[in-house]
Amino acid sequence: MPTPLDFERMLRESSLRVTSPRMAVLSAVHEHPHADTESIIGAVRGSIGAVSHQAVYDVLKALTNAGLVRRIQPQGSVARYETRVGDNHHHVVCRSCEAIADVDCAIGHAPCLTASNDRGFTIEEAEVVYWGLCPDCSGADGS
Amino acid sequence: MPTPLDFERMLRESSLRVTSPRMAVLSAVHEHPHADTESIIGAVRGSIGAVSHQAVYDVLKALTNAGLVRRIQPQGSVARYETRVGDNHHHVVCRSCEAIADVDCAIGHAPCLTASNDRGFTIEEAEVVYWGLCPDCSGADGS
DNA sequence: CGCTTTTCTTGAACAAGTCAAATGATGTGA
DNA sequence: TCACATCATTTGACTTGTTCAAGAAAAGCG
Repeated sequence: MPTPLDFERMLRESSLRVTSPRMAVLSAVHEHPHADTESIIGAVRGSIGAVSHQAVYDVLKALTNAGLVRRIQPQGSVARYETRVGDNHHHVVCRSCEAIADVDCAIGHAPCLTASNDRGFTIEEAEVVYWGLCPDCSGADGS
Repeated sequence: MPTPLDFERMLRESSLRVTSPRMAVLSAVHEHPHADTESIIGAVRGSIGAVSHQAVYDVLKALTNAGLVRRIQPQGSVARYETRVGDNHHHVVCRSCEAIADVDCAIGHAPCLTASNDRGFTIEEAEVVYWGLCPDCSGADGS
């Protein structure tokens, strides 16, 4: 678990000013991987008090641009954020309860897959989303 | 290119009533693969006159549930629809102009990929989105 | 042809996210 | 240490894509 000093260093290294909303957002995304914006707003407000939703949106955008967090958004879901960046991992999403878990990429670097026919496109990255049922829903529903 | 009779048969086989908005939507999605809802509404209005946007949303939902069309929605894009269903193909999206092209799946049936560690999830399908630059943007931008 | 059910229209409502202007805090250089 | 320029945050309205609800219209069936 990174310390506040780690967060501060991460911000400074990205030429971002160190403010309490940013520290709180960074911390919240670390603690709640794959959380949606509303949850993050809630967590941030719980830790440092009143913050406008706009500030959180803005901070998340700034952190995303800086590469400190990654934005993911499976179909039918609102935007979610995670701090695992740099490694090329993927996600498995539960069709029943919307739970999201990380799945490591076998290759490790992007693009981890090569298209059979790239139609002339220059492919930079392959994003993989596995759809299925999480252990809980699988047991309750798939019986 | 399917004929109106084909569309009619497809609707009947799915126990859907045959109406002009449905025929027009099905035809529009066939003619404009990966079109967003607004484009589809425009195409439908061009072919059969005034239709409420609500009807198109409703028809698209009905067709999606029936499995006649597939809804795709890459990050940062609005909902798009295509009629290639049944085969397990993927998409390549241009980061610059949002163009979408089909990419055939090497395996052909879902799930075409196996996760390295499924975290206990029951995986039914792997959805792959390739991100890159289309030939046009690649030439104009990548010089 | 008439009835039942599904579908379309109309109009409003909703949620997520964005824009813009003014206020406030941060870091920097003297 | 202080002042200043710059960047961040607040506030509040707004846009966009999509959905809800109720009544009118059409499709299919006997």
